Amino acid sequence: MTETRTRILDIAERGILAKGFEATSIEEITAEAEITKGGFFYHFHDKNALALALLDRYIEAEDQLFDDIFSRAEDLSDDPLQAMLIGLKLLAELLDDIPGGHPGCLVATSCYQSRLFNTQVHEANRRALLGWRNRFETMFQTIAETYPPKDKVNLTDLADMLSGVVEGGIILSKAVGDPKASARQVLMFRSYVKLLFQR
Amino acid sequence: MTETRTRILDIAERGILAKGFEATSIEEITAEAEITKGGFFYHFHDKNALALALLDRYIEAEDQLFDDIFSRAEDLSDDPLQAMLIGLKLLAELLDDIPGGHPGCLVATSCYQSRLFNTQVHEANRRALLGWRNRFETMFQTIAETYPPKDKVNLTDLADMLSGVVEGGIILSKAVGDPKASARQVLMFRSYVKLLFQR
DNA sequence: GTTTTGCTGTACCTATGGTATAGTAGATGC
DNA sequence: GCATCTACTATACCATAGGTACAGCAAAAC
Repeated sequence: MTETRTRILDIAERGILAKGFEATSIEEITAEAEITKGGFFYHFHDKNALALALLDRYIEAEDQLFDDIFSRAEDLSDDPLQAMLIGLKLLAELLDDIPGGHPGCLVATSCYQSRLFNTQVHEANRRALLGWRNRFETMFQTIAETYPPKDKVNLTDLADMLSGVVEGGIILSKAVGDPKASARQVLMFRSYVKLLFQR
Repeated sequence: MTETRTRILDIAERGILAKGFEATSIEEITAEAEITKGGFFYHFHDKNALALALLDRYIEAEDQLFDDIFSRAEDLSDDPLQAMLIGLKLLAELLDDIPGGHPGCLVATSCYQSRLFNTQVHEANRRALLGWRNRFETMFQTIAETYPPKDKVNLTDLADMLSGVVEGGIILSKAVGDPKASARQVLMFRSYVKLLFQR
């Protein structure tokens, strides 16, 4: 990982989150990074490789964030349901605090430009969502052992719903121009979890 | 509305839903429509105008669909909560029946390629989501009059959640490769509505 | 019978992704 | 102290895509 490579990734990420993948040209990136085209293609053999590197970095950061939030939540309460509710609140606060709203999820972006990306990018994307599914499903299973759910629901779908609500919230906030919408949607999900498990 | 114009829209829609906006070239469209480039630009002054026409058409169809589903639901039950629950089930069934899953939502696509589209496209997008918010919020207000909600929630956010869950579900289904995910997410939302309002 | 509509056909400009290749300053290895 | 490797620069070039410009033409509308 050289300094130049990291700089390219940073500039590309900013551009892509603001304008989309296609709208962010390589020449634009090289200009801002003050390197030549040759320099860019030295680090990334094509634009797909850039997307892949960016996605990997993004997923890692997001995983770290979930680790931090939910380990903190488990510190604050021994009860699995309470820990989940605290974690969701922390997540909502975090989304709320990002100035200008959540920058948008690279995972979703890559979904919506499907044929543009190669199989590797889609695979990375898939792994990320399955990882999150797994993480939350385990937590909900633990909760369900102590708190029998009030409605017959599939816990995998419930786990997926959190990812979905965040993604959907981002789309909402972008479309309606309300940066805080994403955080409020997470709180709606929290309300559902509360009603579903709380006695 | 000429026959050629409609044919362009149909071909473009199919391409965009399958591959994304940028990945669908004008030349590809004109080739399939068996017209020349001049013919294309006679109908749409640029690619943005194509996006706008497509979005308008899409929103109108989606509105019609919601009208059909929920008026049918209201036929089946006089109770506002029951009608909502029936409507959500019908919506889920509809999403489930689309062969190969939901084709993806043009509204979301246009969100994620933001700077690429002009203000008109974003405005159309915004109006659509606000229209759906309004529609569902009114329904939830009527429900709340008879069934006091079990948790203190903002009904606007609840209305937005349905749009969000559909959008998020589409992303999920595309990313994980599970066409039915979108329908199951709508059923999760239905479960929330049930727990929130049912006595 | 003239005008408008809905195109065709040709030619051309620009931006962008991508390829190729020669060269080079500085760090690293032996 | 020489060679090799790393991390680039510089130049030149190709194909594709969006877009412009404009002349022409057949059929429908007035």
